[in-house]
Amino acid sequence: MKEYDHKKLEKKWQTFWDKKGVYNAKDKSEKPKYYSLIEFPYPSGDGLHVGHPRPYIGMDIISRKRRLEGFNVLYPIGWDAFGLPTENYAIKTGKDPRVVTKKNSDNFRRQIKSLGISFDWSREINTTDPKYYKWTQWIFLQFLKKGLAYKAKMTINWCPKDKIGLANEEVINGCCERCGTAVEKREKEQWMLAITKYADRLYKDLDDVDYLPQIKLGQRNWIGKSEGVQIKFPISNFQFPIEVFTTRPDTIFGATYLVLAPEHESIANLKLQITNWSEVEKYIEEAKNKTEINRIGEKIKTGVELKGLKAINPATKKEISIWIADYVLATYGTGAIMAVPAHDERDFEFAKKYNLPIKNVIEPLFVDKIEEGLPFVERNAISVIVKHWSENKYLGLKWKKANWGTFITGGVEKGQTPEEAARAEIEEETGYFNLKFIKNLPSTHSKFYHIPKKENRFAHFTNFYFELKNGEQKEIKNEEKDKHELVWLTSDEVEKFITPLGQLRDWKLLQKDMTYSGFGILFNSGKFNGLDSEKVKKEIMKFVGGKEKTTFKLRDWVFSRQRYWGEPIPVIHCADCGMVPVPERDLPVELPKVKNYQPTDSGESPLANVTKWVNVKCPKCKGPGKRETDTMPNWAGSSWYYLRYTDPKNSKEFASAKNLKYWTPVDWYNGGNEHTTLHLLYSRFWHKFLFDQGLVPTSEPYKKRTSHGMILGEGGVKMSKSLGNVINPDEMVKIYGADTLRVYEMFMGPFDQSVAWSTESIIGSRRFLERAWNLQYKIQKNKKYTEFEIEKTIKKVSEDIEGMKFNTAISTLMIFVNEIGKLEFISQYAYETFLKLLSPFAPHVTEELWHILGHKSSINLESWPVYDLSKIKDEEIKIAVQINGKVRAEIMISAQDGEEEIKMKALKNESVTKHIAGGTPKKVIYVKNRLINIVI
RNA sequence: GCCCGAGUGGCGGAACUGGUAUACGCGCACGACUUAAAAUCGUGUCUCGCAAGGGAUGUGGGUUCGAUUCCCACCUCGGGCACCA
Repeated sequence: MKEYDHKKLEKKWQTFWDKKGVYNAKDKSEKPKYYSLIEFPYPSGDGLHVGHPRPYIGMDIISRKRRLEGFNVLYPIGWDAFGLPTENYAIKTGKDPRVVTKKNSDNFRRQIKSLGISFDWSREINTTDPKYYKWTQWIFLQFLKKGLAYKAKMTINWCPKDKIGLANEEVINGCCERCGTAVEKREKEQWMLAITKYADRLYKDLDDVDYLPQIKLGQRNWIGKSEGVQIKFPISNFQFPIEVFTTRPDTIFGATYLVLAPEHESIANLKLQITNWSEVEKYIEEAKNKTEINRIGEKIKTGVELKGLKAINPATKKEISIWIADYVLATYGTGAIMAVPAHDERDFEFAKKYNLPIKNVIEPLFVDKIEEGLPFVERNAISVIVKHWSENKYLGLKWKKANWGTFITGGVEKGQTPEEAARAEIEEETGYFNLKFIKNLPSTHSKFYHIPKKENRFAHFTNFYFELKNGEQKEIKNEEKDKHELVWLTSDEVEKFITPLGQLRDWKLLQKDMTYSGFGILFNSGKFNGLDSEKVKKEIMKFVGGKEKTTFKLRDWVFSRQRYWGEPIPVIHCADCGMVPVPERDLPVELPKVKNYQPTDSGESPLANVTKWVNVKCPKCKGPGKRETDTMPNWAGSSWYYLRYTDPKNSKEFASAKNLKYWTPVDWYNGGNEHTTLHLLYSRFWHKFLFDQGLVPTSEPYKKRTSHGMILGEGGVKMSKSLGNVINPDEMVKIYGADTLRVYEMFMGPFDQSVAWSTESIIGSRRFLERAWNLQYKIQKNKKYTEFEIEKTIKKVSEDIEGMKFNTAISTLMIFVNEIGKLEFISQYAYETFLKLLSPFAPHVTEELWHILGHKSSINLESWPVYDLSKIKDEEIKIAVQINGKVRAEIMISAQDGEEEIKMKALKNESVTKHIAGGTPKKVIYVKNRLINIVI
């Protein structure tokens, strides 16, 4: 018996595949194409850890299956090599980033190749290769031409440690994403890309792609589409109104003041009218200097009134005050809001602090259980929370005819005020009468089914809070006693006891201040009183002359970095001609070599010091010009790399139209969750832009997108160098082999979830492969022993791979090996089929076994097994017999048996009769081929 | 605070669309082989109980003949967003 020597055979087949180019995609083929893609790695100096290959193996399995299914597969790889770690390393050591990148990517390549992943290495790309970034620069020039790349002076997020401007996406909790330093604000000229021009399409077109739901959701949240209304508020002694953005025009009758962002442009124009200008100016100045983290970190809202000015609420026509406060963002909506403190938590908080009027205009509507079909009886009602005279307890009514718990409640009779009704009800229902009115709680509406009265109610509740002065009590009528029982509830008990949602809310309101921010029934709202606020939103908008407006959270993309290791922005500044794009024939603008990689303190790129490179002739007038010294962000090269793979060596175009037409869009793109909002959105944006220029054939780059979970260190913490828990795949490959590592990484847990690494458990995957290896000695030619098992296996493995349920696919293969291993002999057909199914997971050992069986060509050139459903049908099926939902017996039925026959069989079963003894079966439920449930 | 996702043996995790909970693997225990050990193979392994039987899928309710799966409330963990009007 030959031993399974992974070292020898893995090396052997890797060389074989390489030489024959079995994984190289053909640009022309009879076969249908399939483009599978993973996110190309950043080649760091630390090398690969076991987490890196997880997505590569996953998509490798998909790609290998596709090849066997007859597709011409493109599964490429390259290096996303521009970026800060290499640059920081260069700053520290003085080493040329080109040299470092070369060394790191060589190491990555060696490591990835040792795993036997079926990448088409002939198409390897590198974003830092001038032949590549020539086209990154070229695409930038197209943006520039169309006015979508522009320079703007703006407040940027500045990381003082990295000395770099950050995009909003790179600021986490007001800190630099990379180093965690608090981000400052700086005014700087920056290159911008107008991604907001594409916001609507980036949002809408998500409907047409097959992304995992949470990925779509992530993108949608990030784009932050919000459909609202812009409304003009006239200013009392000024000719121009102030416009606000709101999604809740229905609350406008409750708008009791306006708030502008400190940066709002109208403020300067209103300077003469503002009587407390110095105070206002001071506030604006302070707001400007606050760092992002301070602004977020401050829980307490601050603001200043613009005295001497009043706005007119266009709904109530009343004068309201105007404030500036930094809780309003200048960059969102119109930079101004109408504040509705009664129905917005932030406004509520602000109003309380500055004693501004709070006006309720919406009464919430609570819908409890109702009886379908019955009409609603309208009622005026009261609900009262009554506190004990000495203890911290509250009165509750436990209803006898219904499973209800309520506070004191009842109807308001004609001629009664709600308070009179409340007092009367308390006395009637509880006998207590020494009451002290404390306060009203906001009124509510409720829809509910009144069980004792058997009718649907639509009630308007006026709500009270009373305290008892003492325990004096009158006799309660029997009639009331029959209805409900009186209980004293502690604070903790109240929440469990009270049934109606509206009363629960009263209770919560009593505990703490709350605003109601949902829709409901309008009041205090003129002619709209009594109407459903959601339904009349539009009418109210028209009433105040507002217009519909869609806003987005997404902002334009800050596209320049003041760093060395990135693509130079191909622009020349000329004193006479202004900003001149570098002519396309002069591309690429190559990065010059420098002595010092340190960014300058002025915030300029180190390139600014390379005078020889900076000073050039203006391409237009041939006069003296200066190169732009900003470089592009790391995201640039990765925004279009998947297009380059289709034609990686083309020196005339970024990719030929022919190849793009053949290969794009990407059929399946798998990547990390962390790129849902950045890379994925950016590349969709670039792709749509290129599509609009007629440069790519589709409007979306990726048909399907899935994501994988991280591999964590043992114990479930993040794998990192500083924690010392990094597992190097080299070591695993050496000890167990690439196939074992591959199988284990896929078997560990669900592909889309994070799992903790366990070196202890990897042995199980090795044992499985060894058992599979040993099966070769059980083959008997031309005999069919095991067809039934293999058919089931084909079905399950095929389906599981498509759903990326690799863990259960492997478990199915394990079950097959365990089952078949018990037999004396196995058929060659079954074994070969099994090898094909296993080959995407463990390509080396299966290739070896394939050849041992006498085949001369690669298993990669075979075809994926197809299962025959007719063979799967069992003749005899075991089903469970339950009695009252508990399994009591198992019976064998045959496929032809009718339902009645099966039921009879079950009822006759010995163990069943024993359990039925004494009772009579009321009902027998049969679930086809699964179980029978007998109800007694 | 808001929005997602998840809670199942000692551990990683299975369970299709509401239908026999704990597949598969690790670990552990025992046995076989061995002078011995490792490796391998076999058996067992949620829990209480001698058994009959009972109880378990974060907690508490609900719907159902039947719930890990659906509904409501809550707790814990992970991730995303974070004054977006």
